Amino acid sequence: MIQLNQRDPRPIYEQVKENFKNLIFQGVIRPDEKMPSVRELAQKLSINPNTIQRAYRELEQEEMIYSIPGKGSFAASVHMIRDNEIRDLMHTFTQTTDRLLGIGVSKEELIRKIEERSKL
Amino acid sequence: MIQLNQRDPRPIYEQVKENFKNLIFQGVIRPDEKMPSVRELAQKLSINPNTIQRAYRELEQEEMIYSIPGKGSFAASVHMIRDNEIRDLMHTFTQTTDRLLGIGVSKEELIRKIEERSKL
DNA sequence: ATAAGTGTACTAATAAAGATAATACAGTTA
DNA sequence: TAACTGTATTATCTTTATTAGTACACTTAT
Repeated sequence: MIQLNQRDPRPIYEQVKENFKNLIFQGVIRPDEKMPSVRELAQKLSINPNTIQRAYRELEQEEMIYSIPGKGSFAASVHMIRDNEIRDLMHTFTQTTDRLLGIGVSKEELIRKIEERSKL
Repeated sequence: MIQLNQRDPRPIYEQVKENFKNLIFQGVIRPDEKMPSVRELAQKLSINPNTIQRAYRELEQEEMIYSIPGKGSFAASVHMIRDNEIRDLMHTFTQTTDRLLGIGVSKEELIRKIEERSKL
């Protein structure tokens, strides 16, 4: 299910994270489906359970999964994931907009840019 | 001119960078005015010239200053600095816009958000 | 009740990256 | 040509990041 690449310079927990992100986005792991337990997966990959736990913790912070102590970790719904992504993008959007407006760029110019990009 | 804070946890070159950014923004160092040489300033602050050089290199990458080998380093014009800031902000603006449009957010909603922010 | 499963928190050891220093090179100016 | 200037390269040291070890707390099924 999960595959680690020895030559990949990225830390193990990052590779684990990416693996699961792909599996969830592709629908291989369905919403609310149980993920492998930290110990089970750690043993399978011959690494420390704590490394898996870190991957899971960060995936939970990014709201890709949710964990229940004693029960397990489960994939979030794709709708939830999409909503979170939009929320984050909207946040940087407003932030960037504020700074641009503050520095003197007109709202008309920003709107023009949006019109331009939606035609691509 | 430059003041280092022993208690500041940030690296020295970061403190040097911030110091000069403030001086340039406040107009204490005028456009095209010569900055202290790497060795001169290093001696004054009792640190290695290479540390100053790193600060200058990064300031140059951010186009806050420009350096000429053999001659010295000089402050960029405030107009140039402002233009660069706008260019960078515009870049993240279009990037964020593209991703939002790609994920299904309508251009109308983005325009509405801009109208909203310009009323603050 | 208890055993075997689950996630989590804390600390320590190790690996990787970052910051600074030392030195040498190359261009400019007087 | 001597005294400046910025820059590149390498090495040392410090800090941070990553992983491992261990213990705790909760859930479920026996």
